[in-house]
Amino acid sequence: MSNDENIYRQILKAIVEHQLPPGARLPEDRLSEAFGVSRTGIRKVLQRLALEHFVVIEKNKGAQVNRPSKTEAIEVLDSRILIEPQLIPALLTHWDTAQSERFRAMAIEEKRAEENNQLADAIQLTARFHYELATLSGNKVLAHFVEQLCYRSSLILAAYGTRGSVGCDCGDHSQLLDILDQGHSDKAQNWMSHHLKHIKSSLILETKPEENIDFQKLFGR
Amino acid sequence: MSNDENIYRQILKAIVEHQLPPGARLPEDRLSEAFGVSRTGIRKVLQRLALEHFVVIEKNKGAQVNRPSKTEAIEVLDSRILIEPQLIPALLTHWDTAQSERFRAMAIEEKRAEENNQLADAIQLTARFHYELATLSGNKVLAHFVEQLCYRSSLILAAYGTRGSVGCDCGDHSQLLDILDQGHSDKAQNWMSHHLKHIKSSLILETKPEENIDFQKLFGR
DNA sequence: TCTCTATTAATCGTATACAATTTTTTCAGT
DNA sequence: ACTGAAAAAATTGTATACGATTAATAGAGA
Repeated sequence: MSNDENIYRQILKAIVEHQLPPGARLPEDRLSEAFGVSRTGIRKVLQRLALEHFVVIEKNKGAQVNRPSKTEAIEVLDSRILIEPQLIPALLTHWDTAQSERFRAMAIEEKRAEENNQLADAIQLTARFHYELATLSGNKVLAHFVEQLCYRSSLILAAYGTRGSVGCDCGDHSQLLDILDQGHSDKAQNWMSHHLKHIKSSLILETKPEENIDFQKLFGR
Repeated sequence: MSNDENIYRQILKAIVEHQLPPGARLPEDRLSEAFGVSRTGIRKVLQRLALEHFVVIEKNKGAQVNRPSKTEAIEVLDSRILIEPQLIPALLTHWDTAQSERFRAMAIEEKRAEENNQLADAIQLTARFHYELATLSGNKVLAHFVEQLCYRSSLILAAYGTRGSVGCDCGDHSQLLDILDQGHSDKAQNWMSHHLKHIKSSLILETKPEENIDFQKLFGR
Protein backbone atom coordinates (compact mmCIF):
# COMPACT_ATOMS: atom_id res chain seq x y z
CA MET A 1 0.00 0.00 0.00
CA SER A 2 1.29 3.46 -0.86
CA ASN A 3 2.30 5.77 1.92
CA ASP A 4 -0.36 8.33 0.97
CA GLU A 5 -3.06 5.71 1.14
CA ASN A 6 -1.82 4.65 4.54
CA ILE A 7 -1.98 8.17 5.92
CA TYR A 8 -5.38 8.69 4.35
CA ARG A 9 -6.80 5.59 6.01
CA GLN A 10 -5.39 6.39 9.40
CA ILE A 11 -6.86 9.87 9.42
CA LEU A 12 -10.19 8.66 8.03
CA LYS A 13 -10.33 5.98 10.70
CA ALA A 14 -9.66 8.55 13.39
CA ILE A 15 -12.46 10.71 12.03
CA VAL A 16 -15.03 7.97 11.63
CA GLU A 17 -14.28 6.61 15.08
CA HIS A 18 -14.47 10.08 16.58
CA GLN A 19 -11.00 10.18 17.92
CA LEU A 20 -11.14 13.38 15.89
CA PRO A 21 -14.63 14.73 16.59
CA PRO A 22 -16.59 16.99 14.21
CA GLY A 23 -15.13 20.48 14.32
CA ALA A 24 -11.65 19.32 15.31
CA ARG A 25 -8.92 21.21 13.51
CA LEU A 26 -6.26 19.35 11.55
CA PRO A 27 -3.15 21.55 11.39
CA GLU A 28 -0.84 20.49 8.61
CA ASP A 29 2.32 20.97 10.66
CA ARG A 30 1.14 18.70 13.43
CA LEU A 31 0.08 15.97 11.01
CA SER A 32 3.22 16.20 8.93
CA GLU A 33 5.29 15.77 12.05
CA ALA A 34 3.15 12.89 13.29
CA PHE A 35 3.40 10.98 10.04
CA GLY A 36 6.96 11.95 9.25
CA VAL A 37 6.26 13.48 5.85
CA SER A 38 6.28 17.05 4.64
CA ARG A 39 3.21 19.23 4.49
CA THR A 40 3.00 18.53 0.76
CA GLY A 41 1.97 14.95 1.38
CA ILE A 42 -0.43 15.90 4.16
CA ARG A 43 -2.14 18.50 2.03
CA LYS A 44 -2.73 15.88 -0.63
CA VAL A 45 -4.68 13.61 1.71
CA LEU A 46 -6.52 16.51 3.33
CA GLN A 47 -7.71 17.62 -0.07
CA ARG A 48 -8.90 14.13 -0.80
CA LEU A 49 -10.74 13.97 2.52
CA ALA A 50 -12.34 17.30 1.68
CA LEU A 51 -13.59 16.10 -1.70
CA GLU A 52 -15.12 13.14 0.08
CA HIS A 53 -16.76 15.44 2.64
CA PHE A 54 -14.96 14.07 5.69
CA VAL A 55 -13.24 17.37 6.34
CA VAL A 56 -13.99 20.92 5.31
CA ILE A 57 -11.20 23.19 4.13
CA GLU A 58 -11.68 26.92 4.43
CA LYS A 59 -9.30 29.19 2.62
CA ASN A 60 -6.46 30.29 4.92
CA LYS A 61 -8.06 28.46 7.81
CA GLY A 62 -7.14 24.89 7.03
CA ALA A 63 -9.02 21.66 7.49
CA GLN A 64 -11.40 20.61 10.20
CA VAL A 65 -13.52 17.53 10.62
CA ASN A 66 -16.83 18.03 8.89
CA ARG A 67 -19.84 18.69 11.08
CA PRO A 68 -22.59 17.37 8.82
CA SER A 69 -25.59 19.66 8.50
CA LYS A 70 -29.07 18.33 8.98
CA THR A 71 -29.84 18.55 5.28
CA GLU A 72 -26.61 16.70 4.52
CA ALA A 73 -27.62 14.01 6.98
CA ILE A 74 -31.02 13.63 5.36
CA GLU A 75 -29.60 13.54 1.86
CA VAL A 76 -27.01 10.91 2.70
CA LEU A 77 -29.58 8.68 4.34
CA ASP A 78 -32.06 9.20 1.49
CA SER A 79 -29.34 8.25 -0.98
CA ARG A 80 -28.73 5.03 0.87
CA ILE A 81 -32.45 4.31 1.05
CA LEU A 82 -32.65 4.76 -2.69
CA ILE A 83 -29.61 2.68 -3.59
CA GLU A 84 -28.93 -0.07 -1.10
CA PRO A 85 -32.19 -2.01 -1.34
CA GLN A 86 -31.81 -2.04 -5.10
CA LEU A 87 -28.46 -3.78 -4.85
CA ILE A 88 -30.02 -6.87 -3.27
CA PRO A 89 -30.91 -8.75 -6.48
CA ALA A 90 -27.36 -8.47 -7.85
CA LEU A 91 -25.99 -9.30 -4.44
CA LEU A 92 -28.02 -12.52 -4.29
CA THR A 93 -26.45 -13.78 -7.49
CA HIS A 94 -23.11 -13.86 -5.64
CA TRP A 95 -24.50 -15.18 -2.37
CA ASP A 96 -23.23 -18.51 -1.09
CA THR A 97 -22.46 -20.19 2.20
CA ALA A 98 -18.93 -18.78 2.33
CA GLN A 99 -20.27 -15.24 2.09
CA SER A 100 -23.02 -16.00 4.52
CA GLU A 101 -20.53 -17.17 7.11
CA ARG A 102 -18.31 -14.17 6.54
CA PHE A 103 -21.18 -11.79 7.22
CA ARG A 104 -22.41 -13.85 10.16
CA ALA A 105 -19.07 -13.34 11.82
CA MET A 106 -19.30 -9.60 11.22
CA ALA A 107 -22.82 -9.45 12.62
CA ILE A 108 -21.71 -11.24 15.77
CA GLU A 109 -18.77 -8.92 16.25
CA GLU A 110 -21.13 -5.99 15.80
CA LYS A 111 -23.56 -7.31 18.36
CA ARG A 112 -20.80 -7.78 20.88
CA ALA A 113 -19.54 -4.24 20.44
CA GLU A 114 -23.10 -3.00 20.83
CA GLU A 115 -23.65 -4.92 24.05
CA ASN A 116 -20.39 -3.72 25.50
CA ASN A 117 -21.46 -0.17 24.75
CA GLN A 118 -18.48 0.40 22.48
CA LEU A 119 -20.48 2.81 20.43
CA ALA A 120 -17.67 3.93 18.12
CA ASP A 121 -16.80 0.34 17.26
CA ALA A 122 -20.43 -0.57 16.72
CA ILE A 123 -20.97 2.32 14.33
CA GLN A 124 -17.83 1.44 12.41
CA LEU A 125 -18.80 -2.20 12.10
CA THR A 126 -22.30 -1.32 10.97
CA ALA A 127 -20.86 0.83 8.22
CA ARG A 128 -18.55 -1.93 7.15
CA PHE A 129 -21.35 -4.49 7.06
CA HIS A 130 -23.35 -2.31 4.71
CA TYR A 131 -20.64 -1.41 2.27
CA GLU A 132 -19.27 -4.92 2.12
CA LEU A 133 -22.73 -6.02 1.14
CA ALA A 134 -22.74 -3.35 -1.55
CA THR A 135 -19.40 -4.56 -2.82
CA LEU A 136 -20.84 -8.02 -3.24
CA SER A 137 -23.29 -6.63 -5.78
CA GLY A 138 -20.41 -6.60 -8.24
CA ASN A 139 -20.78 -2.99 -9.35
CA LYS A 140 -17.59 -1.33 -8.12
CA VAL A 141 -18.75 2.17 -9.04
CA LEU A 142 -21.86 1.93 -6.92
CA ALA A 143 -20.09 0.03 -4.16
CA HIS A 144 -17.52 2.78 -3.84
CA PHE A 145 -20.23 5.39 -3.59
CA VAL A 146 -22.10 3.39 -0.97
CA GLU A 147 -18.88 2.94 0.97
CA GLN A 148 -18.48 6.68 1.18
CA LEU A 149 -22.10 7.13 2.17
CA CYS A 150 -21.64 4.59 4.96
CA TYR A 151 -18.60 6.36 6.31
CA ARG A 152 -20.40 9.67 6.14
CA SER A 153 -23.25 8.00 8.01
CA SER A 154 -20.83 7.23 10.81
CA LEU A 155 -20.21 10.92 11.19
CA ILE A 156 -23.91 11.62 11.00
CA LEU A 157 -24.82 9.03 13.61
CA ALA A 158 -22.24 10.41 15.96
CA ALA A 159 -23.70 13.88 15.54
CA TYR A 160 -27.42 13.17 15.49
CA GLY A 161 -27.78 9.54 16.56
CA THR A 162 -29.70 8.22 19.53
CA ARG A 163 -29.53 4.88 21.26
CA GLY A 164 -32.19 3.68 18.87
CA SER A 165 -30.02 4.43 15.87
CA VAL A 166 -27.94 1.34 16.39
CA GLY A 167 -30.33 -1.10 17.91
CA CYS A 168 -33.31 -1.42 15.57
CA ASP A 169 -36.79 -2.76 16.19
CA CYS A 170 -36.41 -4.85 13.05
CA GLY A 171 -33.74 -6.82 14.82
CA ASP A 172 -30.12 -6.86 13.90
CA HIS A 173 -28.17 -7.57 10.76
CA SER A 174 -28.24 -11.31 11.32
CA GLN A 175 -31.93 -11.17 10.50
CA LEU A 176 -31.13 -9.89 7.03
CA LEU A 177 -28.66 -12.71 6.62
CA ASP A 178 -31.41 -15.22 7.37
CA ILE A 179 -33.52 -13.72 4.61
CA LEU A 180 -30.60 -13.72 2.20
CA ASP A 181 -29.86 -17.35 2.99
CA GLN A 182 -33.43 -18.15 2.02
CA GLY A 183 -32.93 -16.25 -1.22
CA HIS A 184 -35.96 -14.00 -0.77
CA SER A 185 -35.02 -11.00 -2.82
CA ASP A 186 -38.12 -8.88 -2.31
CA LYS A 187 -38.20 -9.58 1.39
CA ALA A 188 -34.55 -8.62 1.74
CA GLN A 189 -35.15 -5.41 -0.17
CA ASN A 190 -38.01 -4.50 2.11
CA TRP A 191 -35.94 -5.30 5.16
CA MET A 192 -33.09 -3.11 3.98
CA SER A 193 -35.40 -0.25 3.09
CA HIS A 194 -37.14 -0.45 6.44
CA HIS A 195 -33.84 -0.71 8.29
CA LEU A 196 -32.41 2.43 6.70
CA LYS A 197 -35.62 4.38 7.15
CA HIS A 198 -35.58 3.40 10.77
CA ILE A 199 -32.07 4.72 11.19
CA LYS A 200 -33.04 7.94 9.43
CA SER A 201 -36.11 8.49 11.60
CA SER A 202 -34.11 7.79 14.75
CA LEU A 203 -31.90 10.81 14.12
CA ILE A 204 -32.56 13.95 16.06
CA LEU A 205 -33.05 16.40 13.24
CA GLU A 206 -35.81 18.68 14.44
CA THR A 207 -34.88 21.69 16.53
CA LYS A 208 -36.94 24.64 17.56
CA PRO A 209 -35.71 27.90 16.09
CA GLU A 210 -34.35 29.19 19.38
CA GLU A 211 -32.30 26.04 19.79
CA ASN A 212 -30.60 26.68 16.50
CA ILE A 213 -27.83 28.69 18.03
CA ASP A 214 -24.57 26.82 17.57
CA PHE A 215 -23.30 26.86 21.14
CA GLN A 216 -20.66 24.36 20.17
CA LYS A 217 -19.20 26.89 17.80
CA LEU A 218 -19.65 29.82 20.15
CA PHE A 219 -18.08 28.31 23.22
CA GLY A 220 -17.06 24.81 22.30
CA ARG A 221 -13.93 22.88 21.53
CA MET B 1 -14.98 31.37 -8.50
CA SER B 2 -11.62 30.27 -7.16
CA ASN B 3 -8.69 29.94 -9.48
CA ASP B 4 -8.34 26.22 -8.78
CA GLU B 5 -11.96 25.64 -9.64
CA ASN B 6 -11.50 27.54 -12.86
CA ILE B 7 -8.53 25.45 -13.93
CA TYR B 8 -10.35 22.29 -12.92
CA ARG B 9 -13.35 23.15 -15.06
CA GLN B 10 -11.30 24.08 -18.08
CA ILE B 11 -9.38 20.83 -18.05
CA LEU B 12 -12.50 18.78 -17.36
CA LYS B 13 -14.26 20.50 -20.24
CA ALA B 14 -11.36 19.73 -22.55
CA ILE B 15 -11.47 16.08 -21.50
CA VAL B 16 -15.21 15.65 -21.77
CA GLU B 17 -15.27 17.35 -25.17
CA HIS B 18 -12.36 15.27 -26.35
CA GLN B 19 -10.02 18.09 -27.08
CA LEU B 20 -7.92 15.91 -24.83
CA PRO B 21 -8.71 12.36 -25.99
CA PRO B 22 -8.45 9.26 -23.79
CA GLY B 23 -4.84 8.34 -23.32
CA ALA B 24 -3.56 11.89 -23.81
CA ARG B 25 -0.79 12.80 -21.41
CA LEU B 26 -1.07 15.86 -19.20
CA PRO B 27 2.45 17.06 -18.32
CA GLU B 28 2.44 19.30 -15.30
CA ASP B 29 4.98 21.73 -16.72
CA ARG B 30 2.96 22.36 -19.84
CA LEU B 31 -0.24 22.91 -17.87
CA SER B 32 1.39 25.12 -15.28
CA GLU B 33 2.76 27.31 -18.03
CA ALA B 34 -0.56 27.39 -19.86
CA PHE B 35 -2.51 28.44 -16.77
CA GLY B 36 0.19 30.64 -15.30
CA VAL B 37 0.44 28.88 -11.96
CA SER B 38 3.09 26.69 -10.44
CA ARG B 39 3.04 22.92 -10.64
CA THR B 40 1.71 22.84 -7.09
CA GLY B 41 -1.64 24.17 -8.21
CA ILE B 42 -1.78 21.93 -11.25
CA ARG B 43 -1.04 18.83 -9.23
CA LYS B 44 -3.94 19.70 -6.97
CA VAL B 45 -6.46 19.68 -9.77
CA LEU B 46 -4.93 16.63 -11.43
CA GLN B 47 -5.32 14.72 -8.20
CA ARG B 48 -8.93 15.78 -8.00
CA LEU B 49 -9.54 14.69 -11.57
CA ALA B 50 -7.93 11.36 -10.73
CA LEU B 51 -10.21 10.78 -7.74
CA GLU B 52 -13.14 11.49 -10.02
CA HIS B 53 -11.82 9.03 -12.61
CA PHE B 54 -11.32 11.53 -15.40
CA VAL B 55 -7.58 11.01 -15.46
CA VAL B 56 -5.36 8.21 -14.27
CA ILE B 57 -2.15 8.99 -12.41
CA GLU B 58 0.61 6.42 -12.46
CA LYS B 59 3.51 6.83 -10.08
CA ASN B 60 6.39 8.62 -11.72
CA LYS B 61 4.50 8.71 -15.01
CA GLY B 62 2.06 11.46 -14.41
CA ALA B 63 -1.53 11.93 -15.47
CA GLN B 64 -3.26 10.88 -18.64
CA VAL B 65 -6.88 11.05 -19.70
CA ASN B 66 -8.70 7.95 -18.52
CA ARG B 67 -9.55 5.37 -21.15
CA PRO B 68 -12.60 3.79 -19.52
CA SER B 69 -12.57 0.00 -19.51
CA LYS B 70 -15.56 -1.95 -20.70
CA THR B 71 -16.48 -3.02 -17.20
CA GLU B 72 -16.22 0.58 -16.05
CA ALA B 73 -18.53 1.60 -18.88
CA ILE B 74 -21.07 -1.04 -17.90
CA GLU B 75 -20.91 -0.14 -14.22
CA VAL B 76 -21.37 3.56 -14.83
CA LEU B 77 -24.37 2.99 -17.08
CA ASP B 78 -25.87 0.45 -14.66
CA SER B 79 -25.48 2.96 -11.86
CA ARG B 80 -27.37 5.54 -13.85
CA ILE B 81 -30.08 3.02 -14.73
CA LEU B 82 -30.48 2.28 -11.06
CA ILE B 83 -30.53 5.86 -9.85
CA GLU B 84 -31.90 8.27 -12.42
CA PRO B 85 -35.38 6.81 -12.90
CA GLN B 86 -35.82 6.80 -9.14
CA LEU B 87 -35.23 10.53 -8.97
CA ILE B 88 -38.31 11.26 -11.05
CA PRO B 89 -40.89 11.41 -8.20
CA ALA B 90 -38.86 13.93 -6.21
CA LEU B 91 -38.13 15.82 -9.41
CA LEU B 92 -41.82 16.14 -10.20
CA THR B 93 -42.48 17.88 -6.88
CA HIS B 94 -40.30 20.75 -8.13
CA TRP B 95 -41.58 20.70 -11.70
CA ASP B 96 -43.27 23.84 -13.02
CA THR B 97 -43.59 25.78 -16.25
CA ALA B 98 -40.41 27.73 -15.64
CA GLN B 99 -38.39 24.54 -15.33
CA SER B 100 -40.18 23.03 -18.26
CA GLU B 101 -39.23 25.93 -20.47
CA ARG B 102 -35.64 25.85 -19.29
CA PHE B 103 -35.30 22.21 -20.23
CA ARG B 104 -37.13 22.72 -23.51
CA ALA B 105 -34.49 25.21 -24.51
CA MET B 106 -31.77 22.74 -23.64
CA ALA B 107 -33.44 19.97 -25.61
CA ILE B 108 -33.68 22.19 -28.64
CA GLU B 109 -30.04 23.18 -28.42
CA GLU B 110 -29.16 19.53 -28.13
CA LYS B 111 -31.15 18.60 -31.17
CA ARG B 112 -29.50 21.31 -33.21
CA ALA B 113 -26.02 20.14 -32.23
CA GLU B 114 -27.03 16.62 -33.15
CA GLU B 115 -28.34 17.61 -36.57
CA ASN B 116 -25.21 19.62 -37.33
CA ASN B 117 -23.13 16.56 -36.46
CA GLN B 118 -21.38 18.42 -33.66
CA LEU B 119 -20.99 15.17 -31.79
CA ALA B 120 -18.87 16.55 -28.96
CA ASP B 121 -21.39 19.32 -28.28
CA ALA B 122 -24.31 16.90 -28.46
CA ILE B 123 -22.71 14.52 -25.96
CA GLN B 124 -21.93 17.40 -23.60
CA LEU B 125 -25.44 18.77 -23.77
CA THR B 126 -26.96 15.36 -23.19
CA ALA B 127 -24.88 14.96 -20.05
CA ARG B 128 -25.95 18.37 -18.85
CA PHE B 129 -29.62 17.66 -19.47
CA HIS B 130 -29.45 14.56 -17.33
CA TYR B 131 -27.60 15.97 -14.39
CA GLU B 132 -29.61 19.15 -14.29
CA LEU B 133 -32.68 16.96 -14.03
CA ALA B 134 -31.01 15.11 -11.17
CA THR B 135 -30.25 18.40 -9.46
CA LEU B 136 -33.92 19.27 -9.60
CA SER B 137 -34.66 16.26 -7.41
CA GLY B 138 -33.39 18.33 -4.51
CA ASN B 139 -30.92 15.77 -3.16
CA LYS B 140 -27.54 17.42 -3.66
CA VAL B 141 -25.58 14.33 -2.65
CA LEU B 142 -27.21 12.18 -5.29
CA ALA B 143 -27.23 14.97 -7.85
CA HIS B 144 -23.48 15.42 -7.50
CA PHE B 145 -22.94 11.71 -7.97
CA VAL B 146 -25.16 11.66 -11.04
CA GLU B 147 -23.31 14.65 -12.41
CA GLN B 148 -20.05 12.75 -12.24
CA LEU B 149 -21.62 9.69 -13.78
CA CYS B 150 -22.91 11.81 -16.66
CA TYR B 151 -19.50 13.30 -17.32
CA ARG B 152 -17.94 9.87 -17.17
CA SER B 153 -20.59 8.77 -19.63
CA SER B 154 -19.33 11.39 -22.03
CA LEU B 155 -15.93 9.71 -21.99
CA ILE B 156 -17.57 6.32 -22.37
CA LEU B 157 -19.71 7.40 -25.31
CA ALA B 158 -16.72 8.83 -27.08
CA ALA B 159 -14.85 5.58 -26.62
CA TYR B 160 -17.59 3.04 -27.25
CA GLY B 161 -20.49 5.01 -28.68
CA THR B 162 -22.16 4.53 -32.05
CA ARG B 163 -24.42 6.80 -34.00
CA GLY B 164 -27.34 5.18 -32.23
CA SER B 165 -26.00 6.20 -28.85
CA VAL B 166 -27.12 9.74 -29.29
CA GLY B 167 -30.22 9.45 -31.40
CA CYS B 168 -32.59 7.07 -29.65
CA ASP B 169 -35.59 5.14 -30.96
CA CYS B 170 -37.58 6.40 -28.02
CA GLY B 171 -37.34 9.88 -29.47
CA ASP B 172 -35.40 12.70 -27.91
CA HIS B 173 -35.38 14.38 -24.54
CA SER B 174 -38.31 16.63 -25.43
CA GLN B 175 -40.48 13.54 -25.27
CA LEU B 176 -39.58 13.09 -21.62
CA LEU B 177 -40.48 16.71 -21.03
CA ASP B 178 -43.95 16.09 -22.45
CA ILE B 179 -44.44 13.27 -19.98
CA LEU B 180 -43.18 15.39 -17.11
CA ASP B 181 -45.51 18.22 -18.09
CA GLN B 182 -48.38 15.76 -17.81
CA GLY B 183 -47.14 14.74 -14.38
CA HIS B 184 -47.01 11.02 -15.17
CA SER B 185 -44.43 9.80 -12.71
CA ASP B 186 -44.45 6.10 -13.58
CA LYS B 187 -44.40 6.78 -17.29
CA ALA B 188 -41.48 9.14 -16.90
CA GLN B 189 -39.58 6.60 -14.85
CA ASN B 190 -40.11 3.97 -17.51
CA TRP B 191 -39.04 6.36 -20.21
CA MET B 192 -35.83 7.21 -18.37
CA SER B 193 -35.05 3.59 -17.65
CA HIS B 194 -35.63 2.60 -21.25
CA HIS B 195 -33.62 5.56 -22.51
CA LEU B 196 -30.56 4.69 -20.44
CA LYS B 197 -30.78 1.00 -21.26
CA HIS B 198 -30.92 1.93 -24.91
CA ILE B 199 -27.76 3.97 -24.59
CA LYS B 200 -26.05 1.14 -22.76
CA SER B 201 -27.02 -1.45 -25.36
CA SER B 202 -25.87 0.83 -28.16
CA LEU B 203 -22.31 0.74 -26.90
CA ILE B 204 -19.84 -1.50 -28.65
CA LEU B 205 -18.68 -3.60 -25.74
CA GLU B 206 -18.29 -7.11 -27.19
CA THR B 207 -15.01 -8.03 -28.79
CA LYS B 208 -13.71 -11.41 -29.82
CA PRO B 209 -10.69 -12.57 -27.83
CA GLU B 210 -8.26 -12.04 -30.73
CA GLU B 211 -9.44 -8.48 -31.08
CA ASN B 212 -8.56 -7.78 -27.49
CA ILE B 213 -5.03 -6.71 -28.27
CA ASP B 214 -4.75 -3.02 -27.53
CA PHE B 215 -3.32 -1.81 -30.83
CA GLN B 216 -3.94 1.74 -29.71
CA LYS B 217 -1.50 1.22 -26.91
CA LEU B 218 1.02 -0.70 -29.01
CA PHE B 219 1.30 1.67 -31.95
CA GLY B 220 -1.06 4.53 -31.22
CA ARG B 221 -0.76 8.15 -30.23
C1' DT C 1 -12.28 42.75 35.95
C1' DC C 2 -13.54 43.50 31.40
C1' DT C 3 -12.82 45.11 26.66
C1' DC C 4 -10.31 46.67 22.96
C1' DT C 5 -6.18 47.06 20.44
C1' DA C 6 -1.33 45.96 19.31
C1' DT C 7 1.95 42.60 19.06
C1' DT C 8 3.41 37.99 18.58
C1' DA C 9 2.88 33.36 17.19
C1' DA C 10 0.76 29.86 14.44
C1' DT C 11 -0.90 28.44 10.19
C1' DC C 12 -1.77 28.44 5.38
C1' DG C 13 -1.01 29.24 0.06
C1' DT C 14 2.13 29.11 -3.47
C1' DA C 15 6.50 28.94 -5.72
C1' DT C 16 10.80 26.91 -6.09
C1' DA C 17 14.63 23.49 -5.56
C1' DC C 18 16.59 19.15 -6.23
C1' DA C 19 16.86 14.17 -6.33
C1' DA C 20 14.66 10.12 -8.51
C1' DT C 21 12.54 8.16 -12.34
C1' DT C 22 11.09 7.85 -16.94
C1' DT C 23 11.28 9.05 -21.73
C1' DT C 24 13.66 10.41 -25.71
C1' DT C 25 17.61 10.85 -28.41
C1' DT C 26 22.07 9.54 -30.02
C1' DC C 27 25.17 6.48 -31.95
C1' DA C 28 28.07 2.32 -32.31
C1' DG C 29 27.79 -2.45 -33.92
C1' DT C 30 25.72 -5.78 -36.75
C1' DA D 1 18.54 0.02 -42.27
C1' DC D 2 17.78 -2.25 -37.68
C1' DT D 3 18.86 -3.27 -32.82
C1' DG D 4 20.48 -2.22 -28.33
C1' DA D 5 22.98 0.34 -25.03
C1' DA D 6 24.52 4.75 -23.32
C1' DA D 7 23.76 9.63 -22.76
C1' DA D 8 20.74 13.51 -22.60
C1' DA D 9 16.38 15.54 -21.81
C1' DA D 10 12.03 15.68 -19.83
C1' DT D 11 9.08 14.74 -16.15
C1' DT D 12 7.63 13.60 -11.63
C1' DG D 13 7.86 13.20 -6.18
C1' DT D 14 8.91 15.42 -2.10
C1' DA D 15 10.83 18.82 0.78
C1' DT D 16 11.65 23.44 1.77
C1' DA D 17 11.22 28.56 1.70
C1' DC D 18 8.74 32.67 2.33
C1' DG D 19 5.06 36.04 1.98
C1' DA D 20 0.14 36.39 3.38
C1' DT D 21 -3.53 35.47 6.43
C1' DT D 22 -5.48 34.11 10.64
C1' DA D 23 -5.40 32.99 15.59
C1' DA D 24 -3.53 33.72 20.16
C1' DT D 25 -1.52 36.58 23.56
C1' DA D 26 -0.43 40.53 26.22
C1' DG D 27 -1.13 44.93 27.96
C1' DA D 28 -3.31 49.57 28.33
C1' DG D 29 -7.41 52.00 29.42
C1' DA D 30 -12.09 52.11 31.22
